[in-house]
Amino acid sequence: VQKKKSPVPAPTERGRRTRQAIVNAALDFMSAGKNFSSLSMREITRQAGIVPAAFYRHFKDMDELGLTLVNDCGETLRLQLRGIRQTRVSSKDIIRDSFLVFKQYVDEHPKYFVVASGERHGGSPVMREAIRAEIGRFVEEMAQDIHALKLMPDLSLATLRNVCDLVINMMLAAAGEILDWPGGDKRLQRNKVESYVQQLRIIFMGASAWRDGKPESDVISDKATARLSEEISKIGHARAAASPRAP
Amino acid sequence: VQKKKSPVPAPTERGRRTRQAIVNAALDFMSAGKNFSSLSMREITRQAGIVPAAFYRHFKDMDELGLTLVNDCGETLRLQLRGIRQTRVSSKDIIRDSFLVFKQYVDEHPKYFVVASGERHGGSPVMREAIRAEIGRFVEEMAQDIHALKLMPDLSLATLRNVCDLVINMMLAAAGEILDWPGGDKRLQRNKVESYVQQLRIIFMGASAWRDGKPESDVISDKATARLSEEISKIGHARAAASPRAP
DNA sequence: TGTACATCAGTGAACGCGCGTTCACTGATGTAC
DNA sequence: TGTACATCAGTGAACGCGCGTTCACTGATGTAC
Repeated sequence: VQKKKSPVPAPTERGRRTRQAIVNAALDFMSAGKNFSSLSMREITRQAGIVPAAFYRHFKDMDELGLTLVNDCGETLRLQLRGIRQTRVSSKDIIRDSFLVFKQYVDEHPKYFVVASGERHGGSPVMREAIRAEIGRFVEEMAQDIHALKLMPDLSLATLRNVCDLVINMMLAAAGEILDWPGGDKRLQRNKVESYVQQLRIIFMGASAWRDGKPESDVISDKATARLSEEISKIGHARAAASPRAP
Repeated sequence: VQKKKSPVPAPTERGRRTRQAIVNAALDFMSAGKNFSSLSMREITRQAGIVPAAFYRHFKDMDELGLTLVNDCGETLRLQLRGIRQTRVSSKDIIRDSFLVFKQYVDEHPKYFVVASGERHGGSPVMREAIRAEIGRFVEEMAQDIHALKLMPDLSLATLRNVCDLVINMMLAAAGEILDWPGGDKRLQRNKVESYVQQLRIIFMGASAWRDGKPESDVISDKATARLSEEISKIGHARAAASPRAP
């Protein structure tokens, strides 16, 4: 298979290293808190130690670099996440331990998460779509793994996918937070970690309780609903009387 | 209360309108898919119909405009989200109806969501922190409402906050997706909506089943764990034999 | 192993452009009498 | 209600700067014999 697209994929050794230097320079800036779409090509080449014009030997433009970042990081991450799912399973507390392994991986390899968790809605439509596709692959792999291992045997694959979507969404949000904790208040961080673990537990508890095709009865009881209506009218009236500011 | 900060808050009528024109111009670009941090001050003033220098009559720099966007949109959204929570409670399917009201609101007022759902990890550290604080306020309000209405009376306030954090996180991710559906495949969109509703149901089912201080037994059964370990070792060996590429 | 040569990767100078910011200015707006 | 005046909001020209992109070039790298 031989690509013929604009900049060929750098066949020589020197070429490959420089290309990687460009990619790393971009990831470094992003790890330092910068947005990809606010990076300039000149500052990237400066950081990579090459002259601006050399950029074009490797990428048509910044968009192409952006897509490369998404694909590279995505591939690395998918492999690693799958690895995490297969670590420390001997424990009695799978959920907590999995999250801790995940956190450790985020701490050790912040680069790869910066794209997935930071640029999800930021970049160009093209980049956003690429990230969406990549996350879809994460979800599919995780669902397939859980399905194959019969961890939650009562769920259909469709439901399982949806649960995984929720989980991965939550984990990426968590990763985004974790990336912003360099040092800082350790006690507070530990509390946050426990919160995330609790969120995961709640999701998996809900998923375990789910039955596909069950009649649509509400989780929030009828009694609670009745109480709700009653309170609403009270509050509504109190509000209307107290503060008449309407939009 | 009289502020004395760099650009005074535009005391005259004309001033207020121009300031709002600047804010709207920024939101318009962001609604059209642009990242705040990739907007230039000149294109904003162009869109707002003023000369570049006039920008400084209202904002010290782009950072200050960014914070204004976060605060303005945050305040509007909190009011509206609280409103949504108090709508259509007579229904038997609160969760689904609430989500549909939410979706409708996103469709009708995309501007306000573009900041909260898009710029969460993108912008400058200052802006990111402001958004985090704003989302914290969302969470607190939602938790207080649910607590006051005794919708899930068994949960402690701390747990309730954490559930709300999960829910709001999920809803903002959903809003981000919805913003990218202009027209498009209606059937697919309906399916996505049902997926989000399912995610919400799963969260609330898990939350309902949660008992604070309960012993830490795993959701995933011991039987499943045993099967897991067994499968892992099988797959692990198969993998090692088949594809020897290690990182 | 050594040499000749084609291809590839990086150079440095140059360009036109839009950017943020400054300034003295002018006309509009709100107020005090 | 009318007029005088201070303040405020918007103007237009100018600046220096970093940007993306182009080009002909040169030295490095890999290969074919």
